[in-house]
Amino acid sequence: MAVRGWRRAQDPALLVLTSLAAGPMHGYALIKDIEAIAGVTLGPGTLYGVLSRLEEEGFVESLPAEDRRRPYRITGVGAIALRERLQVTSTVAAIGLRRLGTALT
Amino acid sequence: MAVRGWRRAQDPALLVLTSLAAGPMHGYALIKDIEAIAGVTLGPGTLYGVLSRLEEEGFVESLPAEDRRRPYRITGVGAIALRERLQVTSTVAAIGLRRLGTALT
DNA sequence: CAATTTACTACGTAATCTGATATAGTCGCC
DNA sequence: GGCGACTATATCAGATTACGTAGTAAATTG
Repeated sequence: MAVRGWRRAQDPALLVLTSLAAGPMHGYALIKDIEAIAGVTLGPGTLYGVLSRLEEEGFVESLPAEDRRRPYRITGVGAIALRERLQVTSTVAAIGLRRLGTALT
Repeated sequence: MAVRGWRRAQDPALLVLTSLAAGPMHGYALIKDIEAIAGVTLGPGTLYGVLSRLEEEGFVESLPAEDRRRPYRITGVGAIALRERLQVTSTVAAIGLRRLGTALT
């Protein structure tokens, strides 16, 4: 499922938000979930960089740390932005696959 | 259709390749096509940067310029990479929209 | 108690994105 | 015939982002 040939993984911010759409999660759980849904493994540098940027933008908020885990939750604004983005993304993917002449896969 | 709240347009390389999946196109036509399918307008800096990187990687090739237009075509390798990426992308989008509790839109 | 897994922080670098700027041809139009 | 708008490409600097590595430390497993 891994994506080869691309120098960089696709848009980690989108993956993180998509992951958080399932419910609050801490960093390590995000990494595992993203591995499962997208087949890419984000390093800690990528992940926590993305998380703090998303927090600045108000798309996610961090919850009080329980133990040594720092869970994050998607905000209302984040959910709206995510939905918009995913709809565009999904449209683009559908157009691209049609253009490539792909039967339903 | 424009995506608000995101600092950057999503993955211009993916948009360019998706666009070229419709057939050879020159830069300006790409900008217009991407506007139509994704609602984002790539500036010339973004576009030509992406094109030269994609050419380096062998995902697109430039065709002999007719008049002052320089058309680009997606290569076989590029098409394979694009399909792989779009499949992952489309899976992620489907999962995300389901998690957000979206009825078919 | 040693090794592994979990969990995060901090830092540096390389790649990428974006806007600004430049050049130039074409088209309509007043 | 000069003007602005649109077509079309190109390049550069600056800021942002992605990603790896190294480090720390607690919990779990054997």
